[in-house]
Formats: sequence, structure tokens, C-alpha cells
Amino acid sequence: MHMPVTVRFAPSPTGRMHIGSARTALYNYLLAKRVGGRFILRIEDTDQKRFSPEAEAEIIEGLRWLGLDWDEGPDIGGPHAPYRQTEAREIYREHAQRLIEKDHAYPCFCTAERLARMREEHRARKEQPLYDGLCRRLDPAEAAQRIAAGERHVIRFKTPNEGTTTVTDMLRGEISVENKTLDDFILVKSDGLALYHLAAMVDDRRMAVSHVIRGSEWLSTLPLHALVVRAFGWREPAWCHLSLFLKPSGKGKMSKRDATQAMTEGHSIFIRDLKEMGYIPEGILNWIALMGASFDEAQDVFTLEEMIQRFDLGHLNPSPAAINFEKADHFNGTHIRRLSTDDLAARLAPVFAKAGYAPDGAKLRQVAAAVQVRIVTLDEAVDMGGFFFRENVAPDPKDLPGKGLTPAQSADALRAAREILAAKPAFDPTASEEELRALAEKLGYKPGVLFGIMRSAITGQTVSPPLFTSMEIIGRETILARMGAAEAVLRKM
RNA sequence: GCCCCCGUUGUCUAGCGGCCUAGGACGUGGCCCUCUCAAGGCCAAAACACGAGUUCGAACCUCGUCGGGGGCACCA
Repeated sequence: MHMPVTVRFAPSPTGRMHIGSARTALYNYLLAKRVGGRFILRIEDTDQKRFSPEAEAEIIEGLRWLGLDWDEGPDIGGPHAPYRQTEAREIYREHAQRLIEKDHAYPCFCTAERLARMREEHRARKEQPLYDGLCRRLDPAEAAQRIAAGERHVIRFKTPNEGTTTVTDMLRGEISVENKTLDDFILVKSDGLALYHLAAMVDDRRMAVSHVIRGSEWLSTLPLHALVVRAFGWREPAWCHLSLFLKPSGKGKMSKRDATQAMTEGHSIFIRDLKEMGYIPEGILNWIALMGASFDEAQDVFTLEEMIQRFDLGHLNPSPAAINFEKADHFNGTHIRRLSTDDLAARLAPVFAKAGYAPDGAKLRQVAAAVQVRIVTLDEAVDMGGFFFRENVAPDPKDLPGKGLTPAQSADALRAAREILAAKPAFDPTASEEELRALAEKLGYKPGVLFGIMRSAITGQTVSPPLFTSMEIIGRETILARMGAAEAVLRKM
């Protein structure tokens, strides 16, 4: 008998969408697709203080760009609305009330000041900073009276004082903690809004979530969450805590400063940045999927579809993984090479446009084919092939003379080459290659030397796609003009 | 300080008691190809944290040590 699988990606809109959350979303998505289950997007915005209005948009934009489509969510609705926790306040309140009635929770009137003082004392005595249970011992009648009088209060969970709580994590097996080390954590804040510990559990229940796949920063609160679920008498979801992403050095998780540092080195952990840097979804997906998991013993390049076919929770790795930006480049380049020419051209169009060029269709296709194996990110196509779309090139004069040749010798060679090309009634550079090689031999130069001069003259670069391919894209008149111009420069040197 | 988790080359990983003289990938070095740059092909260096135990046999099981990480909020 199979329970229907439902998973959810539940980010909080407090910051930018980064590769860590993208990977969590990906694994959730993969499991859902693998078994034909549902994938829900839920926004956990109970933290009003840290709420950022742009964050939700960036999350949605990031997921869409990556192609991780959801079946239910705040933007598209679904049978379990609301999908934003601030829109479900009453639901959480009712549930908190039920917990109080079942003697699993209690109102607490302690002030923030008292709590802070208490914590300080605990730390001073090197004890665990747990709530001391003052209000837990309050007479319920008195508590009810104070609430009726409008006194500010929070609702705390009544954690068992004795025994141990054991929870099963799919990747780690059983995890046990002694209940006396667990805090009477707050379920509902004094402003009436639930905290994650309550809201997420209630929502997972409401939405019939079968597998909770989330970051392992939640591992330490897992027993608490299991206790809440059990207090309600609900069936527990399968818990699966993903490994953490560590900074490239492997020492600690990425901090804000590390993220900034990465930017100065030309990297980023943020999805939107990666997109703007010219990474493609296929590359990013492949990259993050393999940090903390393996999909196949003998293969490591996968499309989303292939990942779905091979996804297996059992192949997730519980140990933390250091981020490796070189691999992002590797996977991105690999996936760019796998694109069809038309597809690459379509993706390159906005990149060239952004750089100020007006790429037309047919030529863009040719350029795409020419740069395809030479670029790691889409943006690199501009450096490698921008000259295809420029009216004029301005080669650095010092790059013009052939290796080991004087400017005069180079000018002569260039003129001779130009004459060969100009003499052809039908312009076909590739067909002229043999003749040009013969020319080089006649002059006593290596072909590469002659081609080097031509490359500088025609492309304005010392590095470019293959000369003859490039010439075909550029066209006769432009080539002859550029060669002539370069010769003139050489004559004056 | 307390609680929890993790530990195979520099990095991501395969390995689930004999298939391991530990496999793949990134990166690194070399060679080949070559008009530049790439891509591609071939080769190389590089790891089971340590110590006990269990067993005929341990990277795989157990315990300890050490190392790393996460959490300890009216944040998520």
C-alpha cells in the first residue's frame, strides 16, 4: 500500500534565493516527480520583523527560472490555501488552543526582560538556557483570568520533563534526545502570530505533507517538532534533513561576508546573480544536485528529466558539503555544449542585446555554433564573439605583427593573403585554406604565423573562434576591408 | 558551556563484511590533436582521521579519541 507523496518547499521571504534553498527545492521536486506526487510552494512569512517584500518575488522567479514548477502555491492557489502563513493566523490560534486544552501547552506571561535576565544567569552558571517553567506551574484558572484581563502572553509548548524522545531521520536513522534538555519553546507570540514550530507542523498536516525534506539546520529542533505532531495525535511525516552547504574552504556555512567575498571573485551563491552572470538552469541544477548526493555510479551529467528518473532519497549524503565554484563552471559549460544550436542562439540573443549588439537570427545561429565549445557562461560569448556584430575592429597594433616577423614582413604577408582571397570570384574562405597554407610555406612561415596575423586583422582579437569559420560569418567585403586597414597600420610601424 | 549531527584524495562522491593493489567527476600536472582559445582523447599524482574491539576477514559493524559542522530567540 502506498501513501500518496506530497512534499513542500517552504522558504521564508527574509532574504535572497540562494543555492542552498534551490537545492532543497530541487530534491523536493525530484521526489514528487519521481513518484507522481505533489509539490507545494508555501511561504513562511510569520517573521514580520525580517520580512522582505522583494524576497517572495525573487524566490518565485528563481524557481521558475530553474524550471521547478509547483502544483500548489500562493501564486496559483490550490485546495489547501492559504499558502502564506500570515494568512492562516486563526488556524494556528485554534490549534494552539487545542494544545492547551489537551494540556500540551500553556500561556506564559513572562516579560522579555525577565527571560533575558534568566538566560544570562543560566549562561553565567554554564547551564543550558531553558525556560524555567514559572508560568507552567500557574493555576489554569488564574491564567484564564489574566488572559481575560487582556494581559500580554505567549503560548508555550509543555515539553515532557522526563524520558527521551526518539525521532527517525531518513538519512541518519534514529535520533534520541533527553526531554529534560528540551525547552518549553514558544508556539504563539504575544502578537498572536504562530512561530515556525507550530505553523509549519500545522501546515504540513493541513497540506497532507508526507515527506518533510529540509535543511539540517532543523535537526536540533526535530524532536520538538515531532513532539508537537504527536501531541496533536497526528501521523508523523517522514523526516529527511539535507546536508549543509559549507563555504569553499569547508570551514563553516556561508555567511553574508562570504557571499560578498565570492562576488568579488566572480562567483555567487544567489540564483538571480547566477542567471545574470550567464549560467543556465541546466548547469546550476546539475551542479547543486551533486553537492550532497549521487545519482549514478558512472555518470555525473544529468538533465532535470534524468535526475527525476534516478532520484533516490537513499543516495543523499548527510555530511556537509563544501561549495565548489569550479564545478559550476564545468557543469555549465558541459550543458551549454549539449544545447542545440537554435537553443543556444535563442539564449544568446538577450545576452548580446544587453551588451549593446543587435544580433540577427541567421548570423546569431552561426555565431552560436562558433562559440559553443568555447564558452563556460552565456556572457562569455560577448567577449569571444562580440566582434561578429561590430562594424569595425581595432586590433591592438602590438598584436598585428606575426610571431618572429617584422611589421613590414607581416604587412607583405597580409597583402598576399588578401590578394588570394580577393581574387576569388566566389568567396569561400574554407576553400582557400589550402592556398593560404601554401602561401605561408612559400614565404617560409608556419601556417599559424600567417593565420595569427589574419586573426588579429580580421577579428581584432588574439583569441577567437576558428579563423575560417569566423571569416565565413563575417563576409567578403568586411574581411578585405579589415585586412587592408591592418596592413596600413603595419606599414606605418 | 550544553544538545545534536557528520568524518573516503584539495573538493563532490561510489562503496552498505570478502568484487578494493578503494571506482568516477571537478581541479592540478603531462602527452596527443591543433590556425589562437576551447572542446575532445590518453596518462599521472592524490583518500578510507586515529586507536581499540567484533570477525577467518573491516573503508564498511561496535566503542573511545580527535577533528569538523549545526543548534541553543516572542528568527526561520
